[in-house]
Amino acid sequence: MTEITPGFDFAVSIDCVLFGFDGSELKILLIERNEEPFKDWWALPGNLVNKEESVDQSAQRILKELTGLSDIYMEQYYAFGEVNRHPQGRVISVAYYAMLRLGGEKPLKPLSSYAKKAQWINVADLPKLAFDHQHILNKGLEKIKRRIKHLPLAFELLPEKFTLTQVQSVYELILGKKLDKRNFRKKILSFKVLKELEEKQRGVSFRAATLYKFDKRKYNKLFGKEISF
Amino acid sequence: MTEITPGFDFAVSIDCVLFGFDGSELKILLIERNEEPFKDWWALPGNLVNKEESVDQSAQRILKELTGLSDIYMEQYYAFGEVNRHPQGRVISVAYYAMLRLGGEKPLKPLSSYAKKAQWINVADLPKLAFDHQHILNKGLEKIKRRIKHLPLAFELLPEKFTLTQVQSVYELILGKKLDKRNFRKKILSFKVLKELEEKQRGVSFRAATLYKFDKRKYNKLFGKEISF
DNA sequence: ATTACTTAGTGTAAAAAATACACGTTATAT
DNA sequence: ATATAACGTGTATTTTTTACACTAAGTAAT
Repeated sequence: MTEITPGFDFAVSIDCVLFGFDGSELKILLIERNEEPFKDWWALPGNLVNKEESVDQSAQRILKELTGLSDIYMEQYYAFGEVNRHPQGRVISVAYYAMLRLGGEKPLKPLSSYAKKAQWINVADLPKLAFDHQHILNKGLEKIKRRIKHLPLAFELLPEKFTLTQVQSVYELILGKKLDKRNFRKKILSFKVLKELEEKQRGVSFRAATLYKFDKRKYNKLFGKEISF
Repeated sequence: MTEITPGFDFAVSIDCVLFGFDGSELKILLIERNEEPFKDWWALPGNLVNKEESVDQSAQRILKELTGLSDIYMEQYYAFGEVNRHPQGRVISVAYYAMLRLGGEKPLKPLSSYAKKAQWINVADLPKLAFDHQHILNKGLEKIKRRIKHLPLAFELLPEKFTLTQVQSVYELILGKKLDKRNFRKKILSFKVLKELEEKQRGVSFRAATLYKFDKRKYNKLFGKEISF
């Protein structure tokens, strides 16, 4: 057994997989890199962890610097540690995901010159990505496919007030299959975590649907009980 | 925005949470440390990743060095990255778990002087652990509680041939609750991934139970279908 | 105002799965 | 022979899942 004494010569990076929903398409937040390596390539928002911050804190900072977004709760899902995943040295990347409602309000403005721009890009229509980011993204998609069956991720993608058809669209997009409308409604209402509002949808051609809100209070009370799609 | 250029000054470590089942108790594999910091403390088998190995490879190597165990498939489940989790510098730890059948065959012999010894210790009766290892272990337990509902982890804990009562014990131990015998059997047999053998249990006082094998072939065919406890 | 269009919203019957529940059987040990 | 302790089994009830199609309501165009 050869004993190589390992030193403190690794870098640790964060990569953020942000899913967004604009009412019809599932999107991912990408940046266009302004630095080598992979200058001018599209990439997940990501950068190196600083020594005086935890990886969770780092994820928040990096997301903000590269996209301008702050206070986004992200969940860690995997650490990528292949030897040659970064051309400039040994970098372990810790990946996070989050779900985000889109709708213009949140500005996308990189604060760091590290990114030329940040942009929501349709998952179904992705460019070639830097590093192993396609792989990181694929693994993120797998994770949320599993987790959306048990966790209320869908409501993080939706605006505060939403219609049941919108909820169904999110599930269909993420799971990649069509669901029966009546059965879907029966099931999602059976969890009793949606509050029906007096209000109706506005600004649509054709019949307006009833709006609902996600009731976090009631959801938290469910804890322990499994919900399942 | 202060730009600190981060250097390659992190270390990355692996910690292994190995669950073992001896027929009645759920155990964890711990080592007694022979090095500072936390010399003489109990700890999860863990050490630093070398620069020329992936984190997955590293997990295999480290497990072998500290416990003598090789060819154990481990699954990564979380990266721990608090700033002060290691007293001697900035160390990010990537945690892995595995499930293991116990039964004396596998020798526990640290090959490295880093560990004085390795030992299976009852989960219900743990000593104080080094670093944040208690936290890492707790998170590992949570993970397997969730995953055993959908993945055939139980059979990794059991000998090749096992009785249905043993399978039930494993589920009860990990889930932390009693299950109904007839319903459990009905359900687990309904997945059709257990092969009933001609053979019966031997060396027990009282009536011997029929032995079963896990049929990996059939299990792999199930893929896509969710199995669920 | 009529019409055409599009999405909203609803119920039921059948099948499948989950649950609750108790006793005769069988191998061993004395 | 008997006592022991775990083995192995079935049914009725409830709950959940699935499959399936039409009317209602609002908008837009003529």
